[in-house]
Amino acid sequence: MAAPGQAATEKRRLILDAAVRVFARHGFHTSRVADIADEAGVAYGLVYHYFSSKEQVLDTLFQERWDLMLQAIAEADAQHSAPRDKLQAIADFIIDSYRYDPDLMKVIIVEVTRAANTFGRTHLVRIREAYDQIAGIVERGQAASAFRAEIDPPFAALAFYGLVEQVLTSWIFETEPVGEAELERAKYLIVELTCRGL
Amino acid sequence: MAAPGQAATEKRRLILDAAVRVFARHGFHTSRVADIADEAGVAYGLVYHYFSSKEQVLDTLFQERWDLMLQAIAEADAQHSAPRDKLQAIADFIIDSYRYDPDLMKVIIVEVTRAANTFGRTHLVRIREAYDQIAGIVERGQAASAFRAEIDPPFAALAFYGLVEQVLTSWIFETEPVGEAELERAKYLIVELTCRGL
Amino acid sequence: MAAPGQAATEKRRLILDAAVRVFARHGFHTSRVADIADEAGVAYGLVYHYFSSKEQVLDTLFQERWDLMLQAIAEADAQHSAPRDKLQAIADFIIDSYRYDPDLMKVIIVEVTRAANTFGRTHLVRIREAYDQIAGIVERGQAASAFRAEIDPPFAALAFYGLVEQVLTSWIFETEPVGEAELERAKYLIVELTCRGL
Amino acid sequence: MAAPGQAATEKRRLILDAAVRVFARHGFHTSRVADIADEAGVAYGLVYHYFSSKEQVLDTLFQERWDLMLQAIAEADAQHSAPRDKLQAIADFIIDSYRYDPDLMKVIIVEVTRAANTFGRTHLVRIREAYDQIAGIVERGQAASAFRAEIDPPFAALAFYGLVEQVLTSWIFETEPVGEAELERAKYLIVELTCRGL
DNA sequence: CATGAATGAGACTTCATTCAT
DNA sequence: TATGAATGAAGTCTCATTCAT
Repeated sequence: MAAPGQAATEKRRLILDAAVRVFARHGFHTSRVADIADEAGVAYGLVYHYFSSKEQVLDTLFQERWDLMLQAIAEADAQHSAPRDKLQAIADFIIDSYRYDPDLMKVIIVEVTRAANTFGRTHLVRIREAYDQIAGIVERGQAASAFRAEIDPPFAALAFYGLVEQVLTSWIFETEPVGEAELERAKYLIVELTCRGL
Repeated sequence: MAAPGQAATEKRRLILDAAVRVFARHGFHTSRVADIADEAGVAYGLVYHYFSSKEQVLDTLFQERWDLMLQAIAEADAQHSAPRDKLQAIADFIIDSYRYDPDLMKVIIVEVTRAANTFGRTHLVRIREAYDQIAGIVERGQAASAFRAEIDPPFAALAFYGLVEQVLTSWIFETEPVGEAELERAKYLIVELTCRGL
Repeated sequence: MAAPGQAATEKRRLILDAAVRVFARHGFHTSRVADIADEAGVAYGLVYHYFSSKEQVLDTLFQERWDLMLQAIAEADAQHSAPRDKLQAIADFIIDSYRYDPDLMKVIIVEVTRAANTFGRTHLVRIREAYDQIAGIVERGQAASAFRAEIDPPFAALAFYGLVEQVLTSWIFETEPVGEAELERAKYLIVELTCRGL
Repeated sequence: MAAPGQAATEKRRLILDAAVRVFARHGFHTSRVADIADEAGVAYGLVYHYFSSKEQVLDTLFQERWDLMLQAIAEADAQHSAPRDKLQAIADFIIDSYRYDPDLMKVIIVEVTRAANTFGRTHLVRIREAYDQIAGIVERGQAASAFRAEIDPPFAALAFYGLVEQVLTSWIFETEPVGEAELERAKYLIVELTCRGL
């Protein structure tokens, strides 16, 4: 065997990637484990070799992606740039994530909210971390007079992330792929609207 | 029984109201028809007397509520008031809807408006009607120079409704009930942030 | 429907009786719920309408039968007869139970011991009740000098019931049905050997 | 490794001993091959290197033990001692077997000698050998007037072995370990009761 | 000998829906 | 209208066994 440890990981990856496509196509509840295995080209039981349940596959997808999200937000916040630029960096990251893998973002947005309701609430904690970080950016922006003090920072975070998610949701409902121009314009409008209003 | 015809209607209502609570608690897919019947205190089969399927129960709940929503938006738009006041009226209506029946709003948001693969797709046309109407308000606001022309009206609609929904979503996952003051402050902030930005 | 309440009970009974035959044939673990449903001539799901699991079907069979057993022992003990006659009545009852429904006795003996090990220990309590009652008979027999005091009553109960069960076990392993004469001779030998030894 | 051939045998033994503990804890059907491997601290596949199936592991355990049993009975029978002493030697051997390895005896009794549909059937011939040998002891005891002729020897064998097994069974389901005194008293009572009755 | 990833048939259980009363 | 027993398809998960290394 060339790389025993890696071979194992490969199949696991295959399953996760297949799950993204299947969940994006049918939704979590309507997807069967058999569909995932078929899509991945592996045996049924292998899904259960790597994951304890169908739910855990979704959990893993969310965690992997959300870790990157939190990392990106932290990175944006670490820059010595204007608060607005930080928000822009975050918006860019999320929009680019969608550009790179729309199926994955679809699953994260569509299924995780529902899952957070039905299953455990573990994800909520992680989601809140993102909100808090964004709220922190706004708060420090207010302290530096880059933003007015009128708006509560947690509310601002809600608004900002809510807008991004709503844009993605609208694309998700679209039947045709979203064009480059639209992606770029959205990046601009999200920040422009959030910062300056209608 | 004094009013048999009415009794029938009452049971139908009982079932719908029970369904709201059950769907809110467990989510649509995880809820069983038996749960609904139990919660309503009626016999199993009666659900199928009034509704052709479990899906149709949810469809009915959504339609009832969304009709009111569209009506409220149309009413707000019909007023001879400033565009910002129209948005305020809409925000007020939705927040008050949540105040009146949080479970129902939870179900509609979690199970329908964000369910890109299932119910969201089914009711897409009706959902878009709301967006279009809001976009119309913005567009005419821009024509009247109440809003600047920079922001695309459909995008503005997305942002406005997205913010409202995000606020509700944040409440939905709260463990404690939301206080009156918070409800009122949200009404103000939603419109203030949308119109004037950070 | 002539007797609605009874119809329901009838199917339940059908399932239990079918389960006896199926468990006797294949053993509990090797029997599938589908086999029981087929044997009973009912739909698959009906088994789960009346019982929460395959295990509960076995539990029910045991409880029904063991209740009769305890009743028979109590009845035998209530007689104003010699201790040996009481033991004889008990042996007669068990042997006749086997004569009447060998499959049921097979299931009780073969599967319940194993089940008591694997699953809960609820049955053990009931089983012990029988032992205690028998021990009581022996003890009072010793007090009345019908039996010698040398043997501990609980041990005597063990021996008596163990012998009966072993006789049944040997028949269970038999491929051909046991003859009437053998059944009757066993009744005699069980008590004769227990009371007077080799 | 100093002794590779021996290491192999060691692992085989490790697996068998682990299987005893696992089967005793969960029962044969509920035990998984993975459990055995884990308990033995060896790799999953190694179980299949030494045994062709899970069943064969149990078969091996039974055969090993039963050979010793038959040998012990034969040895007891070969002595120039009174029939009662022969029975005593057999009872002693079985009780001591339990003292030495209660788990193993539990597995053999619960999973084999009482499993009329599965392993009991498979090993019936070997099991009967033990019965026959004991019956032979009784028969010759009757010929020598050590025992009365009234009781059929095969029945006597049944009674004797049934009593021993029942005593073991009662211990098997005990939650606390059995004390030395109880073990010794059981040895005496088994033979005393079998030979002289209540 | 040893490992443990990979396979896939099989069984339990659930539950939406139907239907006889 | 109202009931709840009856149906059976569908899907999750398990786990004995195989096999490549």
